[in-house]
Amino acid sequence: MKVTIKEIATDAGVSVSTVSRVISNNPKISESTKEKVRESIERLNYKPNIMARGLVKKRTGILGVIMPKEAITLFSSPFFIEVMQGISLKGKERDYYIMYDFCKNEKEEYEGTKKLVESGLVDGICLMSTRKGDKSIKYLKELQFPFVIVGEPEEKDEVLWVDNNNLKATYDMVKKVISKGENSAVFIGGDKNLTVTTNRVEGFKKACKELNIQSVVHLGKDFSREEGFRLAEIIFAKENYKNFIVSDDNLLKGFLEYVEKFNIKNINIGSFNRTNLKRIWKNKVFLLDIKPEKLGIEAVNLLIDNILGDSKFTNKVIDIELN
Amino acid sequence: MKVTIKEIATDAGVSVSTVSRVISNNPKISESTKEKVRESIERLNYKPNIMARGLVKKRTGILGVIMPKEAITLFSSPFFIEVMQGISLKGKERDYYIMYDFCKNEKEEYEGTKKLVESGLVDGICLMSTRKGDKSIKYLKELQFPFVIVGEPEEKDEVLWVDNNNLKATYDMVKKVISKGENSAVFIGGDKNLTVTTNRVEGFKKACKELNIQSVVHLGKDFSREEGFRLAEIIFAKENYKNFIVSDDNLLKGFLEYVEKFNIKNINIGSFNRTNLKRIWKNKVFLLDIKPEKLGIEAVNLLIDNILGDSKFTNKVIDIELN
DNA sequence: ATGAAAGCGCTAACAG
DNA sequence: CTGTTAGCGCTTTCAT
Repeated sequence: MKVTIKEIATDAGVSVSTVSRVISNNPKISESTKEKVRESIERLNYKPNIMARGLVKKRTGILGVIMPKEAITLFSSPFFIEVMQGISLKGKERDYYIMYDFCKNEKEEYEGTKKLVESGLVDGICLMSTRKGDKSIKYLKELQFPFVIVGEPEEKDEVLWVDNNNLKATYDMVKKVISKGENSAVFIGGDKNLTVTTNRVEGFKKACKELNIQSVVHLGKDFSREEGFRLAEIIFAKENYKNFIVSDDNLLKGFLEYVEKFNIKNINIGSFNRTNLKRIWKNKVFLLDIKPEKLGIEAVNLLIDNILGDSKFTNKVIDIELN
Repeated sequence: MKVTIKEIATDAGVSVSTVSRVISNNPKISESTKEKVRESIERLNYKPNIMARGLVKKRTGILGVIMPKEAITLFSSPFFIEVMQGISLKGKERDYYIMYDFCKNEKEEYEGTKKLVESGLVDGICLMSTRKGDKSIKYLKELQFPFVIVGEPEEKDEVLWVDNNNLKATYDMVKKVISKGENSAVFIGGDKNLTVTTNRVEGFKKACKELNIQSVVHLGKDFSREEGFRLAEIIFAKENYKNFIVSDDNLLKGFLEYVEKFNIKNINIGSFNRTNLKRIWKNKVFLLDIKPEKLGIEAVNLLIDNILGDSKFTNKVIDIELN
């Protein structure tokens, strides 16, 4: 059977509370007993029972992550996988376990959130999506239960959230990629209902305005390769534009497919990117890594700080650096 | 504060043990009291504390999933995301929570496994990878701790595992796609060290032999689009082959890229596939959906059955149906 | 059919 | 500095 704190106490010749104190590294315990106890712990391979600890501390050391199904299919999934990796990495580092709940729809998200909270299983929740009038957010807010959102929420007060500075990044990218003296630039984006799209378009327009060039925006219905190709068809049917900002990986791939197919030359492209297109396209496209893993890392940091009471509502807008 | 079993007891005018019995639907409790207690539970929105329950029952209702980082990058990630969705789906259905541990390397996998087991946090473990001389498997076996592997393990005795019947599926595919009278067929696959590759090659060769055609095998170093394209270059440089079996999504994409670029006509292609290529290619390629979600579902079923003691070591080889 | 009480493994006062 | 004790919320004998 599994070794318990009691056996360690007996083995080390001390009381259970002393063992407990050694585990939490209580400074009041003498180095000599600490030594003794640690030796026993090591030798008997003792691991504290999380359940028992959680029961008394009212803290489990577990974080819950709500994954919306749409989010998985909406973007190309590497984004979410990478955010998850960031979450996992930082979770481990700060000694938290991560529990994921994949949800099929908004209702499941809400119910999953409630269930996780009410079962007392998690200390905090990470929401991977935001919606208009999000019920989960409302619920968590009312309960004052610690949570963080990956992405920019509609209502920003009293919520913890992490997102890239999409507006600034797009703005900077335009300035970098598109030289003065051009007369127009085209933005190719995905779903118009997403904050990420809105923000990038805004940054795009702002920069175009300052450069005094015409801004053309084309938004597809999703972020797929097919949409990228389709939008390219539409765009080039109109005019031989020369400057492009592409909002996502797969859109770019589709766009480039068109460009290559019809052998279009002398164009400038800036794109938000994660996958390794560099090898083939490095000389033609300015690629900006949006580092989804960092989003996960920061989300977890914010959340744990909040749980531990170390922080108030300091959100994190991550500046993507142009390289 | 959260409502406890005690408050339900008081509210319903019974003892805590009665409430507990109602929750576990103990047949000895009269319908009338059950009714009464359930009403209280409902009204006060009572949810049992998982930690407290876990402590006494020595069972947490949590499953741990070990995700190898390589696995995430090796294949195109949709595969794993979909397996995860299957795991989540079935987990929910059978009332289990899922805890994921993303690992950077074999060492982390082993340590993650140990930690999960030793903390008493999970009732069972799902391994998403197998390696030669896998330490995690050895550890879990020795402890007789319930676990399941997604994929075909090296050592098959006393382990629970789930995998597609890759040999049979490839065999069937050859028979379906390649008509008699041809003189050769090419298999395009990824990493040769993976069981999935070995099995598919075997099925391929077997079918070719029966059809009395020459079998040509080309394996890339990974399953990427780039490799698909590169292999196509190599293959077509040799000879104008006409029959192809492609082992994965991205390989196929790269292969088709080449085929389209050089306008190659009149070839037969069969491929294992998940993404929606159908729209563009449905008339040219025979696509076989390998349904990763099902793998996840079956893995969880096997694992939970094992935890509950309902099963011995009945592995599950899933037949992919040709449609 | 139901209640009383013990106890799962741990932490946190309280005492000394 | 360390031990004693109560109790976290629940399930499970053991009574009745």
